[in-house]
Amino acid sequence: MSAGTTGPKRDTYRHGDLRNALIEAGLELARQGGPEAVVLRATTRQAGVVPNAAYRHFADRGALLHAVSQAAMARVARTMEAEQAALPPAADEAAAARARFRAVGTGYLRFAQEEPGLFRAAFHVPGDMTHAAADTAAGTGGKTPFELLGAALDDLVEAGLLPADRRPGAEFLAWSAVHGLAVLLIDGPLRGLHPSQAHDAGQHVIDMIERGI
Amino acid sequence: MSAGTTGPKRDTYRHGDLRNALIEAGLELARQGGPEAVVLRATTRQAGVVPNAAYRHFADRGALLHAVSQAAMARVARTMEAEQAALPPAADEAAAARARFRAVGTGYLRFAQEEPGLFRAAFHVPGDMTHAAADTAAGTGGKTPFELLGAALDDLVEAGLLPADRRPGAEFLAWSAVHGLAVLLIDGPLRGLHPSQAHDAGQHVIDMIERGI
DNA sequence: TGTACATCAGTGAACGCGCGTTCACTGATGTAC
DNA sequence: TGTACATCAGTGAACGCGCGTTCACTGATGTAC
Repeated sequence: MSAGTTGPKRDTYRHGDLRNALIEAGLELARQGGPEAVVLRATTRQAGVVPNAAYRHFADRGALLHAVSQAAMARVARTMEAEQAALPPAADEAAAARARFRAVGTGYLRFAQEEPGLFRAAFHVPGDMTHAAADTAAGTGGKTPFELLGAALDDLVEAGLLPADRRPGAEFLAWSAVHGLAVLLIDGPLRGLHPSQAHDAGQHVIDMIERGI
Repeated sequence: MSAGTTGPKRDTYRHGDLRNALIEAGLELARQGGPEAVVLRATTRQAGVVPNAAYRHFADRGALLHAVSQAAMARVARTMEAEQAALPPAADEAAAARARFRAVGTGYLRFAQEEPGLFRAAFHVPGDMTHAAADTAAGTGGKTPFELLGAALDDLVEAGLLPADRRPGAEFLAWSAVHGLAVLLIDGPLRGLHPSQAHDAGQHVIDMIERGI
């Protein structure tokens, strides 16, 4: 083996799980440099494999990036679920529904702030329709962020906190506000805000959503 | 002159206004392919000039892209102002203030929808701080979108439609919601929505802002 | 349990491409006299 | 008004780079008998 190679070594000839290793490597690159850093050669390099090895598992660079994007989206969803799971017990079902709804937004914003590169990768959409956004659930069978939001809104209706006639389209109102703040925090004028200030801004946006939805 | 060159011809040796021509060419490329299409060689090609000619006017590719980004931002602002200027006369000053506020959001969303490439270019921020977002007014001395939003909110307070204690930070609430919808419309799940549906979605988001701000 | 063999994951080398940037240059323009 | 000259905007050629993708290959693995 030549000197100067980066990435992990292998003692077996075969990798064993290169597909997942490439996705993992892509996630690491995206974490540091966003979706445009998920470049085929760098990804294979990071996985300790020769560039064209990727073609055993992905049709082309776009397919790799797409898989990385889906994996990143799954992490967004997992963070949102973790935020909900960490909620203290609520006084009643209405309070619980409300807290779960807020946790959806808070988890989303927390992920955007903590992992801006992955967040951008998750929402990366290629210019053409060749690899358009998948309708498939993000990652290993879990719910998508969108589904989590929808469920939280349904709970709000069931708890009597949201009039049923306001339910249709409500996910786009909530999503717009929270996603917009996320973008503003990541590379807009709110970039570099102190995490606690960013958290406050997030709570204010969620307040606005609750009031205005 | 060799055959096969693209871009306009010149009969003078000197261009005369290459700096602006390059920005214009960059805007055209951004219109079609977003900020990543504003590549130095393509931009000079489009302007009918040799690649390194750009270095008489811009330090490097980043400086060119930055200038294009500012020009695109100025167009966002101009669209917002046009939306306000096209407003029918209002019954009273309060109604006028409210209409101007809504026009801020509507113009912003209209631009995002009609010129997604330019919209993305306007908000493009390079990964590092080398060419961090300028504080300078976008374009030829006009107001920035942010300033237009701030003025509209001030008018709302003055007209008694927004409690003064809700004014601080309100631009970030409004901006988050509208910007989020813009992004969702451009390359999120709302991509390809019919313009009239997109308009409706925009009005609903602005409704939410008015209620929730 | 042992052997022959097909499979196919990863290798090694190479390609053509467009990119950003550098250098020494040239010749039109505008100013000084 | 005419001439000499300095300026500097745009030219022409070249560089090294990392990229995506292709090809023919090799050899470890797992299956059939």
